[in-house]
Amino acid sequence: MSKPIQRHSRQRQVILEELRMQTTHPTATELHQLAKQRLPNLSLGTVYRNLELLTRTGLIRRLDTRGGEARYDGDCTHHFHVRCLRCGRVNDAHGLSAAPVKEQVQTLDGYRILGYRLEFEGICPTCQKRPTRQR
Amino acid sequence: MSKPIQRHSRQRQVILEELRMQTTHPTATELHQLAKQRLPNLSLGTVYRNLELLTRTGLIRRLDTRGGEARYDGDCTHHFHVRCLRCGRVNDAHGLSAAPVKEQVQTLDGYRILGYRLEFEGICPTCQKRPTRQR
DNA sequence: TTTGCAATCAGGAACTATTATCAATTAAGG
DNA sequence: CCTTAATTGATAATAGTTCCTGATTGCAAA
Repeated sequence: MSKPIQRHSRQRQVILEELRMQTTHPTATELHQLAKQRLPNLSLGTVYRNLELLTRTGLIRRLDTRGGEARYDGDCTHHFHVRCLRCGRVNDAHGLSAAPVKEQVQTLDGYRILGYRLEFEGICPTCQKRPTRQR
Repeated sequence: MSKPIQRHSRQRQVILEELRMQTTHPTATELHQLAKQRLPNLSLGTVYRNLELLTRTGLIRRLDTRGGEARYDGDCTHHFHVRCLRCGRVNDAHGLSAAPVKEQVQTLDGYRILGYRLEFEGICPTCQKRPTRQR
C-alpha cells in the first residue's frame, strides 16, 4: 500500500488560489462560493476533500473552531488568531510569541510536545458597535 | 422576557458530580455513559442541555475540539491543556503561566480582548507506544 | 498520438455531533 | 396540597462533514 501520487487538478489549484487571496480565514462553504465563480459546477465535497488534502500536505492550515464550522488559513507561517465570541470571525495576530511559555514545557505528563496554539478571544470592532442581544 | 429561574434537578446534580470526578475531560457521550450508571434512563439530550446550561452559568468549561466532539472540564480555574494529535484525549497542563503573552496584547485590530486560550499539541504516552499507522 | 490507469471529480446519500420540539413529569413557593 | 414553569425522555430536525458511485481527467509509457 504505497502513498498515492498527488496530481495537479484545476479544482485544487483554484481552491488554493482563492484561499490565498483571502485574509478572512474562510469556512469551507464560503470558499466554495468564492471558487464557484470560477468553476461553476465545483462541488462542496471537492472543496472539503481538497482542503483536507492540502492541510495534510502542509500547504494550508485548518483552524479549530468552537462548535461551528472549520476555518482555513492559506498562511502557514507561525502566527496566532483573534476570534470574535459573538460572530465567530477570525483575524490574524501577528508579532506575538508564546515561545517563553513553550520553553516551560518539554514533556507534559509523558506527552511528546510537538507544538502549541494560542488564540485570543474578544469582541470584534463590528460587534462592539452592534447592541447586545437580549437573553 | 425575564431570565428563567434555575431549579435543582437530580439529573443536573449527577452530571456535574460525574464531570467533577473525572480528570479526563470527557465528551458528552462519555459523560452520558458514566451518569447513566446512576440514572439508568438519563437521556443524551439532557446531558447536552445541562452541559450547555452549566457552561453558560460558568460552573464548567467547554473545550474546543479539532473537528470531533466537544469536551468538558469541571475545573474552571485558569489552566491549559495538552491534546493528543492521534487519539484526541486531553490532559491538564497546570503550573504554566502565559501572563507574559497576554501582556503583549491589549487591543488587537480594534478587538476588545477578553481572554486567551493556550493549548499544547503532542503525542500522548499511550499513542507513543502504539506503532504509527501506515499512510 | 493513443492508451491504460489511478487520481480526481460531481452529486448525492450517509454519518456524526448537536440542537429543537413536545407532551409528560417534577421541583419549589404559596 | 396546588399551581406554575423548569425540566425531563424520546424523538425529529439540523449542520457540518465524510463517504460512495460511476464518470472524467491528468500523466506516463507505448
